[in-house]
Amino acid sequence: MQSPACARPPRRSAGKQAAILAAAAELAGRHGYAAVSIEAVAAKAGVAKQTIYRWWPTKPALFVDVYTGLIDRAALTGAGPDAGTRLTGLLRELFRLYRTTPAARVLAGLIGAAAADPAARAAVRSGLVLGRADIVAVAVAPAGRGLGDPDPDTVTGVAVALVWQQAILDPDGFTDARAGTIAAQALAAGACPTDPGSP
Amino acid sequence: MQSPACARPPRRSAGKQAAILAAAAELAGRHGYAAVSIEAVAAKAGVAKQTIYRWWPTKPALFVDVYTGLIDRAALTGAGPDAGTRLTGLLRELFRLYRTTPAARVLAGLIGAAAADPAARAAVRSGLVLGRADIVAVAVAPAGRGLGDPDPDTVTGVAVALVWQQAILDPDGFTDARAGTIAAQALAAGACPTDPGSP
Amino acid sequence: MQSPACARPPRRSAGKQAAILAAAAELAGRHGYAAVSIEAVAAKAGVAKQTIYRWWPTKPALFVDVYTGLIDRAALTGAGPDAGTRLTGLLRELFRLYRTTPAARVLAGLIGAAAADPAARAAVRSGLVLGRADIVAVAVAPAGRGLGDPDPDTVTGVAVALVWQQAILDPDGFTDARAGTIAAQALAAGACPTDPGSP
Amino acid sequence: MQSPACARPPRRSAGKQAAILAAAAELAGRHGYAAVSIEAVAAKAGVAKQTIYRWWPTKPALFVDVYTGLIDRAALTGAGPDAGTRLTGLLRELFRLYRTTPAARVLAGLIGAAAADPAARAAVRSGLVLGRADIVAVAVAPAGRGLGDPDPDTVTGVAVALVWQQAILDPDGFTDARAGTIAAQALAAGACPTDPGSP
DNA sequence: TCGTAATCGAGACGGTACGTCCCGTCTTTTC
DNA sequence: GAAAAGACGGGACGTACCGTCTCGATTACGA
Repeated sequence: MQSPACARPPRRSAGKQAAILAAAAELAGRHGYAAVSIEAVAAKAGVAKQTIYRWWPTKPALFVDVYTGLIDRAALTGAGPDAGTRLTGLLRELFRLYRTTPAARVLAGLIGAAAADPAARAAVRSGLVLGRADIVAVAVAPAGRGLGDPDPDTVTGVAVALVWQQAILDPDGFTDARAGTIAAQALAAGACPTDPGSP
Repeated sequence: MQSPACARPPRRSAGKQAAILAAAAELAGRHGYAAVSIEAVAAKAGVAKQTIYRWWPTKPALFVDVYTGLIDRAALTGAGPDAGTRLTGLLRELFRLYRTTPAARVLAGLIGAAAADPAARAAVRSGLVLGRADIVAVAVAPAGRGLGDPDPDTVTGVAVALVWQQAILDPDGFTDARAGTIAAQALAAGACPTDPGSP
Repeated sequence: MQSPACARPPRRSAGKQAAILAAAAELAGRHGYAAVSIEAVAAKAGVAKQTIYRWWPTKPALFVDVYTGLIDRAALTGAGPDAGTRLTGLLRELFRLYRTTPAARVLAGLIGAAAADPAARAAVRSGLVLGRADIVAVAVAPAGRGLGDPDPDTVTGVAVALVWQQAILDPDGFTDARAGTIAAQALAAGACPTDPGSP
Repeated sequence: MQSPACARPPRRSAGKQAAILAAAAELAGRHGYAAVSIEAVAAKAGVAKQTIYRWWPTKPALFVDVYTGLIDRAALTGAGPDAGTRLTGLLRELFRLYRTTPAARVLAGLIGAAAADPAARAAVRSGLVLGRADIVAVAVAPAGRGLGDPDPDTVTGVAVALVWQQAILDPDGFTDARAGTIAAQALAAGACPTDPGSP
């Protein structure tokens, strides 16, 4: 998941990377993504600034790893009999992480960075959990797609858009109720054929 | 936006204000929101930096006015016989502005700033056209709401989220086709009752 | 004493000039010359900034008038039987004004301004009481000059230099003792013929 | 002056420091202390502004080092058989530096800054050559003090005051003749006992 | 076992932008 | 028609980070 760009495994990267990621996560949780400087992360991690830049080319790249580190370790399963239940469950698990970790603030910051910087845009595009459709898609359509089944891509797209907007406008509003609302709206959007006119 | 209802109106020079907004719009269109400094705007507008800071407290506040200036002057009507047609038309008109003006890049930058800075968040929240639900709502439900009519708030929320995501990830992708897709998905999301269970 | 530069007497200058000078003196006493802005003086005097600039071309020019206003109104007499007594008395009277009015801080500020700005230099040169030799000279040599009498110009020059240095380095150190010391040193310097070698 | 005795010496680049001081001296010589901005010094030295602020907290602190750099490197000896000759020689050497380097203008600027700003005051107090009595004192009383010998502190004080006044009022008037006059007056002032009464 | 080379801490550095302050001039409005 | 109110151009300030860079000191590996 990390992007060390080193061909050979780095000699002495043992706990440093973890310390850096932990320091970055903690500072982001406390002060917000934008208010965290690389220098502060380095100081808190007990590491030289250059050590961070050795492994991550930019600040957003570092925080993409922070984000995935916070999210990946939780198994987002989203079990349930039907797509609605599964998606709602998935979002609830995700939102619980957003409430208990700095992930939501990191996500918001990364979206902001993506808006500003094309390089960050690419990192966000490919690096964020909900940016990768697979997790949502698995939740939505594990059993093959019937005729009336929602389109997984549309569901994913709408859900991600709503989550992002939530992260930007109100990073503290990731409640269970919101999970249900987003799941319902995403599924509804996906259920409707893209070409308008049908029931 | 910036005109405090003082007893004596502020003597801000109308020409200067216009020059500042025009310069900001042009630079944002050319280099992107993030790459535009207040000093550059001042230089291009032929104005002292302090003159900008006198009227707008921060860069996002300035660009909220830039954005609304670019969008407001177009009458976004969205005429048509049914909600789908009207919303699609509205978005097409909006997207045409996004293609012909720097508005999309400004929007993306503002979203990014909102993610970073609470003050910008507030400005964005209240200042952006699509942040004000009324325009979309009017397009969606001008004739009162029937039983099967979509919920205007939901439609607005989903449409705005999708537009924002588009602006962040691909500010050049505001095509007519995308307008249709977003309209359809937003309407579908709004048509489905929020409490899950019904068809 | 003021330098209005208006040929005709200004129409409505009644108490405004006094208010301006009083405000400037008070602010200089409270915050020091450098920390006083013309805007602050105008605000405290209940006057528009332009009104100050109408009568005084620059900030130092204003404060030269402030200084002379504070000093002139006191009759610096320096009575006594001999030059030493007279000069000591004169300096004691002056130093009492320095202790009871903002004059010392204004003087220090003006010297600083003179060091920076040629225009201020000229104003200081001609405007300050001790810059004009007459007062000191009168104290030193009112009865004509005998053979061993001190040279008034030298006495004045040394005394002024020592007062200035005191104002710059320690504006609160204008004590009676210091007056005596300065008087003695100035007289001694003046008593000695300029060409070295004589007793 | 700026070299804290850390265990590991600060890695300040000797070349940068020299370039900064040289640029500051040159600009002060050309335009005068007050007209020199830190930005201009940085630009002329080919250095980032922050690099200056890293080592000198304020503009006066920088120019104290500029001044001492201009003066210190000259051995101000003031040799001669008697105090008068030595002091005159010392001042002539100093004044020659004032004529051939920007030191006089820097000195005048620093005095002005000291008048305005307590921090500058402290820097000037301890940093200037003639502010340190030792050089003058050595010139005046190297051979112990006889009964009629001038008081070194008084001589120093009067000489410094006269030099400062000269710097402020006429930085270009540091002639050999003026050196003789100042030396004579300072010695005469010092020769007279401070308590008045003696011949 | 010991060189050798990488890794790392420390932090200086060029650069860019920030937002503030005040000067002295100009413009508008009020009395 | 003078004054208040205050906008304005201009320019410097001192701060904050960015991402790059140069140092030695460590330290693990390969000879």
